[in-house]
Amino acid sequence: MRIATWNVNSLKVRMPRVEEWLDYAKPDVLCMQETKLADSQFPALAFSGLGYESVHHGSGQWNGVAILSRVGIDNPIYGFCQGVEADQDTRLVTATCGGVKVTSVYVPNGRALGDPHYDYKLSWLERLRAHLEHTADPSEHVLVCGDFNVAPEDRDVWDPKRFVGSTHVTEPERKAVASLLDWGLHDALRAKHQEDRLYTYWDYRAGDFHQHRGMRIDLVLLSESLLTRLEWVLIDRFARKGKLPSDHAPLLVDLAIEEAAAR
DNA sequence: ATGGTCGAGTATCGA
Repeated sequence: MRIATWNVNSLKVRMPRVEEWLDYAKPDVLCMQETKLADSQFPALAFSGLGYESVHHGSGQWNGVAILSRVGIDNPIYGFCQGVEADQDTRLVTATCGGVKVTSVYVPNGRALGDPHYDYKLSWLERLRAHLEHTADPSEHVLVCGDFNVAPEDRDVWDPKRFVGSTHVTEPERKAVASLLDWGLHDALRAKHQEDRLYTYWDYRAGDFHQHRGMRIDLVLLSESLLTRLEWVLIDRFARKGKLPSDHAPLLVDLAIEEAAAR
């Protein structure tokens, strides 16, 4: 079973690239972030024609998250579950796909230290942990993926010195992500790859992509039962190239689960 | 030269 996450940075602009990508990457499940669409604008019919059922949680203009699945999509939860303080934005959606509890997340950026948005980011990550505690058990097949807007370690940014005093690398942000791992999740890419210079995001500006000045801020987190079934992990840098790319690359995992059996 | 580009929407703000 192949599951991918991709911050598409406007699905309206990116739809041709997403369709092209589905055609060659052939994921069973694709989580998207920053669709920047209202639910009424989401092209569910187009995805249906490509064989994917979908759920979308968006309010238009900013944020917006989705899950596409060709292995079933059940029990959707839009935003944080009951019992967790509601989100002001549309930044996560959860559903069961082929026996895996999947959550697609777009963690707030934080903007700057001391900005109210930074506190919102930390609160949001705490609420994400509460959401998982309410809706899943770490002994199940649980996968949480998306744009975390946090680089877990210094080796996950192209030049740690340049990020001192910035968001994405601070101890509180990293501890908030580590708290998700403490609950029972594992960083899929780091389970397979220890090398430096593995990034999923490159700023559009200043030729950052060609200079490989990037950050690893998109993550796939797996519960133990999925970690033992993890076959490989890939960052598709090809999708960051060419005409009208997103500033993020897709991140894919292959899991040794029979889709039919899981369903 | 301490910026640089996108995408929202149509002046700037957010990333």
